[in-house]
Amino acid sequence: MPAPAADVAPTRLTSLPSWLLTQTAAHAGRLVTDGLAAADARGYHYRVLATLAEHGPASQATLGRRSGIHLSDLVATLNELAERDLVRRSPDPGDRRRNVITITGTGRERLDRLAELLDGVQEQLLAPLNNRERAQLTELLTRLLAHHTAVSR
Amino acid sequence: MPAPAADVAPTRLTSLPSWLLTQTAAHAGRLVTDGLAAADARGYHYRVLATLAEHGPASQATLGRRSGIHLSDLVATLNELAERDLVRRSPDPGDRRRNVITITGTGRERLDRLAELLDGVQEQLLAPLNNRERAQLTELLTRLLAHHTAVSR
DNA sequence: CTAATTTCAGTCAAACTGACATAC
DNA sequence: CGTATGTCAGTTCGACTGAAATTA
Repeated sequence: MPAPAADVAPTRLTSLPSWLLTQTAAHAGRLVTDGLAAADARGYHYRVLATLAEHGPASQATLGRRSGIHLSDLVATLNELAERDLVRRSPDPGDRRRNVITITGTGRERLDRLAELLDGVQEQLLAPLNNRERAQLTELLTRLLAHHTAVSR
Repeated sequence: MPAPAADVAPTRLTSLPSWLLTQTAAHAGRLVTDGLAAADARGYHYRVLATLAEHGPASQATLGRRSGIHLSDLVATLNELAERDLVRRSPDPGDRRRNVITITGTGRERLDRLAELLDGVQEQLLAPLNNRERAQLTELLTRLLAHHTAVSR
């Protein structure tokens, strides 16, 4: 006989992969946001810094495309990062419409610090899964994501 | 030799399970929201209707706990549903603080219609996975979700 | 007095839209 | 000319906070 079922979501929800996905993502997002907030950062900061570190300096437009951040949001994000001396915004000599965004030394240190922090978050997030299961989940999600980013373009 | 790598997110992001999760969830959410919007509904509507159908009539407080919707958001949602005659809000004779929320006949029809619609969405969402993989993903996410809902309470 | 219920007003991060001036 | 770029203002959805009024 099943337990009295306290206040639990109905099966019409819990059986929907889309629901499982958005709910776990909500938890994940909370963990990430809280972790980053404790270091006075937010998701967009890490995304921009990581993108700059990996792909090198870029205009705001290509930076936005690479990081998946809307240009309009990117403006505010870069303002915040530039304030903290984590990125530099310099005019492109070759094309005066463009700014060239570069990560600074402090920016790289910051990125490493945030990366460590996020490693801890992943550990919390995946706590109930063993290594094989973690790899499995990662693989499945990677394929889903690849499919949908490809389709919606 | 790898492809020229158009505008693709950096590995420092794509290797994070939290990122895979939130990004796929964003796609899933878009599919769900768009699908429901085409039927003049949104996520909260389905969640409330499904909860009422499965657990029966309830006060707003317990309904909120069961559906995972904040009480403050629930107020607006119930207004929308009552307007469309999908739920009824009646005062609880036993406790005058409470409203008893009941799903109507039209509400049940509506729920079935939306459930069909969401089935189609799941199909789109999971298109790249075979049945075994779908079951695997569902199982892993279910365990993650159970763990985190248990922890945060 | 304390606790639970409903309601209202507002915040927040992320994702997105539309408009505009500037430069290519 | 049409197109790309950066900026600004505003919107949407889900999740959440805080406070107030009512009643147990």
